[in-house]
Amino acid sequence: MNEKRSRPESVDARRRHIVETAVICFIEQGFHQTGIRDIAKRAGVSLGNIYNHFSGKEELIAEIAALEAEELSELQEALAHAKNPLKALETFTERYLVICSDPAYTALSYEILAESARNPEIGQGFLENRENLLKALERQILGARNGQTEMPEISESDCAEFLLDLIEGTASRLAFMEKKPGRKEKKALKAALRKLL
Amino acid sequence: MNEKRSRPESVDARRRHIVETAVICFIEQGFHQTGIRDIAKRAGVSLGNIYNHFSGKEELIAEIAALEAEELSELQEALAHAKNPLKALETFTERYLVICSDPAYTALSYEILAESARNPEIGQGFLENRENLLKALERQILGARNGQTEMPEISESDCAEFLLDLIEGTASRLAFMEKKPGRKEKKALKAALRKLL
DNA sequence: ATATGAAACGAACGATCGTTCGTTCAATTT
DNA sequence: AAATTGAACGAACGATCGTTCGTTTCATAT
Repeated sequence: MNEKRSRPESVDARRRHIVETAVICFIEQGFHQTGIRDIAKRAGVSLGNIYNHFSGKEELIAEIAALEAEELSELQEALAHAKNPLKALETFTERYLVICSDPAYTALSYEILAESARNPEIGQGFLENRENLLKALERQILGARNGQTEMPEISESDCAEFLLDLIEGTASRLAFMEKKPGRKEKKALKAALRKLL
Repeated sequence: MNEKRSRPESVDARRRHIVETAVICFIEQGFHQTGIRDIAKRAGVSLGNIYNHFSGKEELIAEIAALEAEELSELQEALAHAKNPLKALETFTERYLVICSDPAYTALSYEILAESARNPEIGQGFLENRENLLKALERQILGARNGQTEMPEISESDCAEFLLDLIEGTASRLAFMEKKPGRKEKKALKAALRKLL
């Protein structure tokens, strides 16, 4: 069966398959070094058919950016509705570290960020989500500092940015060495978090 | 004078001029989106002449990477020979922040890092210099902790990486908003440094 | 003055790029 | 059974890519 022209179970499935293949290509070769032909060949799809599903190369990276944004949005939701501030910050740290240290995530983030520097509409949702994430972090940091008497040296917003910097930096190093986050990294990050509070 | 074909004062000067123009182009459009013709046109140089000075596009980015590495190397030298550890760490923080928050530096670092992920020999010197920088930081952190009695929660190497993460993260945000580092950013970073020690 | 070679030039090459488009064909509707 | 639909196809387009190369120009050495 399916000798020459196989039809997918659904159009959505094929669409998804193309996007997933594009992700692999973009990770391996980068956005601008990946040709539509590369994606088509690897996906087992004709060149022209890609254009039946996507308006062009831009829409592919935009779709991927949207998927990443969605993943972050879930994390932000969980953080916003947490009760215990310190606990919430710690579990966020662990979860965000795991997500970021996926080499695919790191590589794609670089590509998307680099692209959004010159093509703002692609990075917009990405940055919007990040702002929301920061807002949620600030609220929990404020909560965690509730017991403190003295004036904090680092503002809540700086503290939130710093936390993301540390997690993302750690994740980049792990991704670069192709290692998964272990107890050691999580412990160091949580120690740093407590010190920054 | 110099109606049609101007000769530079020296070959080195022209070489440098081409590299500097390439830097501008790579920052504005990215490495892979910049054509040799773009560089030639902007530098006021013929297309073919670029190849009289450089073996090709790769040599251009390699030369730029080497220049960046040199800048970091100077910083590391100063850090390694400092006497007062805490003071040394603080002035390093300020200087490194200034260097990193140059939009040119940020953009190029992304380009070089992205390129080195797929072309190891380009990023090698870059990473080597970073290792040396980390080693120098660790030594000064150890020195700064000399008076402490209790066991530190964060190892010297983690602390060094974290410091770089914070500076680079702050610098990226500044570069993105096209702002220069002010007293506020330096103060926040130095506060974070003290807390991490 | 003449010869030499480095520096500058730009047309041209083959390859590849993103995209278009006319066609084929399998599934669905009539 | 016939007509309709739209997914799949791949040749072809114009543009641009990195690079090559034969030629011109000009400072310097002879």
